[in-house]
Formats: sequence, structure tokens, C-alpha cells
Amino acid sequence: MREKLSIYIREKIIISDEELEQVLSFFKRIQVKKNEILISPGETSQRIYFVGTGCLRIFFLTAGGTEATRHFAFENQFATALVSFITNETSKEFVQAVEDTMLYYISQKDFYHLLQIVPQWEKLYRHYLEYAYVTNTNRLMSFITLDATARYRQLLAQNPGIVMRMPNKMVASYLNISQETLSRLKSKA
Amino acid sequence: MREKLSIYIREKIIISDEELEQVLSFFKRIQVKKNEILISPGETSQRIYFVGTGCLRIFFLTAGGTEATRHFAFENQFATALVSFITNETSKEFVQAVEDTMLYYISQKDFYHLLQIVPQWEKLYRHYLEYAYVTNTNRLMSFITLDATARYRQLLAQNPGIVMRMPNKMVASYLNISQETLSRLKSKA
DNA sequence: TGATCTTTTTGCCTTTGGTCAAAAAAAGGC
DNA sequence: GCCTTTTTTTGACCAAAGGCAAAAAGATCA
Repeated sequence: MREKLSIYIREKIIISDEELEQVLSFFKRIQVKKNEILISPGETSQRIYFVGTGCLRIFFLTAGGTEATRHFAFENQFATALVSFITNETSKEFVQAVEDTMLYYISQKDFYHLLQIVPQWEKLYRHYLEYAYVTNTNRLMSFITLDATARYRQLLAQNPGIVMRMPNKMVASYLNISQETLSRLKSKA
Repeated sequence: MREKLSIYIREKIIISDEELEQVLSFFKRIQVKKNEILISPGETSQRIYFVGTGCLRIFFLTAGGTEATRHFAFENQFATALVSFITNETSKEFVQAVEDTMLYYISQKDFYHLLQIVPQWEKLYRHYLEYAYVTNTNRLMSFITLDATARYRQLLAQNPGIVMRMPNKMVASYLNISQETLSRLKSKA
């Protein structure tokens, strides 16, 4: 139980067995079905999720009602509606299970509590923030510098799993192009 | 000397006079001229800057050679080529003084040293990362959900200083539109 | 002040990618 | 397996914004 989570934590920070036990005790396990929504816009109840098996998607709705996917989180990754988690404002984003998914989660309250009592936990959060920032900035740069074709090629090169595993609709919304355009790109390149 | 920096730090974290002195001792002051480049792509020498007076711009070049502005930092803000700072890879970005600018800077080495010896410094870095993440994500969302006109209006509403103080060329490259399009937008709206 | 250089504006045309609609294919339920 | 629903593909047309070029306006400096 929770080996994956333990391994993940021990990869990032140096922590004693007792402290690790303490950390793990705050995480709860849940199983969710495909398409289930874990966080909806307007909600404040904040949690950080760790994906054991399956996949989470973070997305929001544009003014026109189209979905825009901000992030996919697969096995052994943390994920949450991070802006809302940081600012403590209600979420603008959905967190959704794309497949049947097994998760561990920790509440925001317990997470902050851990920051107080386990000094190394601050370091793990730092790594998470740094990773999230770098990922986001690279995405920002790809939207600015690349056209639809190049963005698709880059995704295929850097993260083929997303293209393989996720339905077209979601891949298109991740690349910020229409499904039709993605379909045309796939048939060509 | 360094009052602005002291005030900034004391706004973010609780820190004793001795620790504050220790922190400040790692910062050096420099004066740079308008258009001067502080960090260029390919460089590894990393510093974090604090803007006393003036303004810094973080930008990179697209494949076509166009400038794309990622961030403006005005008085009382920290700024650096953060991705490079985090990953320790060579920078893809320029850091440039847009105006005559007075700066304090700290080397990456000293910055990491402070993380070790001043526990609260970790908290300040956390705030910086969180702020950078939220800013970046909002920008990402604006590129995805808004067209050129709406992005310009939003910038005007949320950050009129940028539009007023920066040359058109840079504002356009910040909004990711051509100078011509910005010019047409300004004359209309 | 005039001469030069840079930045901004305007007009015209092109391109990328979006929208709408319908057909084809795939997935899911019983 | 068959029927229904969802997803993907294809075609025709359209609009937002870019590129290019030239004119106008504004800076810079001897």
C-alpha cells in the first residue's frame, strides 16, 4: 500500500522512516470512475492528488463553452487545480478522471500542516512548483513560437503518450486547435 | 541603501534583524543603461535581480527572429531567467534593461546558500515561485481564450503601466501580436 | 535647426486555422 | 450480434491576423 507514493517522495527528498509514516498518514485513497469530476469551477475544497493508476485532466471552459485542457497527469504524478490551491480563490478549472483512476489525496489544510512540521516537505513542494512552472513556461513558449503543425509534432516527439492514450478531442483541446484541424494534421504528417 | 529590498522582504516573511542583515550582505548593487543586456541565451551565469528603479524585460527569439516578451519587471520586483535558474541549463532568454535601471542582484550560489542557512528564505522563494506560476498560467489562459483585441483590452485593464511605459514594439511582442495589429487596435478601441 | 534614424500608421493581399454540415468509423449498451 | 451514440474524418467556405511596402510621425544628435 502506498509504495508508489513512498517511492516518489523518497526520490525527491531525504526523509526518515518516521517522518515518511507521518506524511503518508495524511493521504487517503480513492477510486474514481472514468469521466468523474473531482473538482469543478466555483469550488473551494482543495486537495492535491497523487495518481496511482489512471489519468487526471485539468481543464477549463472558454467563454464560447469550448474545453481547454491545461494539463494531463499520469501515474506517479501529483496534480491539482494549482492556481486555486495557491491563491485560495475558487477554482476556475475542472479536475477530471479521464480513465478509471486510483488516487491518493491530501487536503490543503493537512498539506500546509506538513509544511510546518516536516521541514523537508517544503522542499518537495518547491520541486513541484518548479516543475509546474517550467512545464507551463514551455507550453507558453510553444503557443507563441509554433503553429498548429509544429505544436502537434512537438507533442508527438516529447509526449507521445498523450497523443496515443487520450481521445482526439482532448489532444486537440490541449494543443489549442480544433478537432478537425488535428484530424487533418494526423492524416498528413 | 537597500531599504526597498528590506521592505520587500519584510512584507513577505518574518525575519530577525540579524538574519535580514545576513541576507542583504549577499546582494550587490549595479546600475545599468537603457537597452543593456544582462543575460543572453547560452549563458549559464545565473543571478536573481531585484529592481530598485527602472524596468527589466525577459524575452526570447522565435525561429523567425522575432522577439517574444515573456515578462516585464518594474520597481520592487524580483526577476530572472527563471527556467534556466531552476533547471540549471543555459538560458534561452534575454534579460534586458528597458530603461536606465538600478538593480540589486544575488548569485544562484548565494541564493541556494541562503535557502540552507535561513529557513524563512525558503518561504520567500516559495512565494516567488507561486507568483510566477500564477502569472504564467493566467497568461497561458489569455492566449488560449482571448483574441488579439480582448488580450489588448485585458492588458490595458490589468496592467495599464505596461501599455503606457513600454514602446509599442515591446507591448506587441508581449501580447504576441504584430506591431501593425497593435497599432490598428489602439486607433480603434 | 536640419539631417538621419527609428518607430508607428495605413493600405492591400495572403495565409492559417476556424466554423458548419454531413459522411464515415468506432465505441458502448443490451 | 445489432442498434444507438459518440468520435473522427472530409469538404466548402470564412474571418482574424500576419506580411510586405510605403508614408507619416517622432526621436536623436551634431
